[in-house]
Amino acid sequence: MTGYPPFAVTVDLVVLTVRAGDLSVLLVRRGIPPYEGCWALPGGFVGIDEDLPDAAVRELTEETGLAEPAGHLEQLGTYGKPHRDPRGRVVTVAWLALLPDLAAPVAGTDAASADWLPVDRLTPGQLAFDHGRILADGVERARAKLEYTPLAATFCPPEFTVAQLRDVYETVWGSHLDPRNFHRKVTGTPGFVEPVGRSTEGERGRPAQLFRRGSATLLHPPMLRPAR
Amino acid sequence: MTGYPPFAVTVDLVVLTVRAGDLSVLLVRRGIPPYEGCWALPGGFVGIDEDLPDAAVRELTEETGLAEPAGHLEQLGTYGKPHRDPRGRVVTVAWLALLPDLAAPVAGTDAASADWLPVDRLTPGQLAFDHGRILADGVERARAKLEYTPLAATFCPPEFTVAQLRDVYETVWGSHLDPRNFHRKVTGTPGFVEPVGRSTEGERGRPAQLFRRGSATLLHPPMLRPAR
DNA sequence: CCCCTTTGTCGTCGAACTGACGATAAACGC
DNA sequence: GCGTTTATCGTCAGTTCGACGACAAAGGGG
Repeated sequence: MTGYPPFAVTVDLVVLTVRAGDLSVLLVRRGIPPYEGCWALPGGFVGIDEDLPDAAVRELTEETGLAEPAGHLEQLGTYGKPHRDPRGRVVTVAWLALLPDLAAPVAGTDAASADWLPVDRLTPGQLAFDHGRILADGVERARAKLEYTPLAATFCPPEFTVAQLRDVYETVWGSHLDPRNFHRKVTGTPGFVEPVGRSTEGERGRPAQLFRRGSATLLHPPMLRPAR
Repeated sequence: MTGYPPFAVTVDLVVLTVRAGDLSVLLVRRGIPPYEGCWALPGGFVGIDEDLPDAAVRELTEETGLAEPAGHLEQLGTYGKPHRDPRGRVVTVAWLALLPDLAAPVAGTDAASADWLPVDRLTPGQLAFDHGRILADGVERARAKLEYTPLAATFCPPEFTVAQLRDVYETVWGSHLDPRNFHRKVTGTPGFVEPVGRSTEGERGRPAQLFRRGSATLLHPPMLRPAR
């Protein structure tokens, strides 16, 4: 082993949620150099005896104060350009997390503040390191995954209406979907959602049926984004 | 930087091709411990000043004796379970490569032999380290990508017939496709393939039109695998 | 209490695509 | 010429999709 180049390995998290009509990402403001004062993805070093998924879960719970079970977490990709971090050779394994909004008291742990920022209002290069590219890759992955998986429901609370789910799609994709066709598609795709049996009360308009996530892991056929 | 746990970082390659009716993977027989004598994915350590994609390309050319331009290379995922390598803490970034068969004189560089093995005839656990899982992930990724990208053509020579392309699909997916519907689909999807203008000669049966890869990067609509 | 607004849900229609399969075209060997 | 082989074109019914009409079920204001 000795004699081989030593690397530092980190995990970085692209944590996405839908809130207030925006697809938003959890960012922390760096309290120390490099990039002091800049926004960055939450993350940290991997322990020498720690598995990569464990490190991602640990950072996620540390940064959001949430237990895992809610939401979705998957590996996004690994970034390791030689001088991406001025402190030395750091390779980072990026993860994508999708969470419902109910989340996120966002405790600033190590003297750094954290907040949700709408992804559309971030300019490339505004983030520390190569986090702008990582974020862009994560957002694109999320947009694509809504097409062929039921993951949109992970942005919703445990029980939700078809309209709430549609709102997730419209917010993430930034396009308008026909409510009637969307309703047909969602309720007609086996395993996408399951009816709870109850309805909303006290909202505007006609009460809506409540649903829970279904058991399907893939959407057949997929829900395609409207033509550009 | 100092004070953070030191890791070794490697790249490992899942190099796939279609030959003799089998989806096959390029494997090397290890000449040194650990797992001496076992089959393993080709790969090696990343240089301290080397970018990750560069390391993958370097290993690919070293291992196949081919220049890059032919074929497709993409990052597959990163594997870093604490004791996946008995020599120490090694994190590996796995890459997926798809190549035409015309390739691969397969020079055994460092006292290790290399060969193409059909992926179906490998039992899980037969490979060194966690390479069985990495290979399984790579094969599944390749199978999925044939659905919604024109990447099947990277398994073919620069000019190919519709039947050759269909053979790739049938071999990778292990299922039978209707020649007439396949022909309609391939020639009817914009950007999938482009006619060269010439035809095959001297083969059995009616000569077939020759095609080249099209400019499309995504298939709309996708070519779906037959229902299981 | 009736109308109007809001929102959810069901139906209808034509276009596009798919799967199954018949039919024809163009080469070869005998 | 004739059968064999493979490529390519057509047909037809079933499924799905986008656009949109219609109705259902709540609340609010007069």
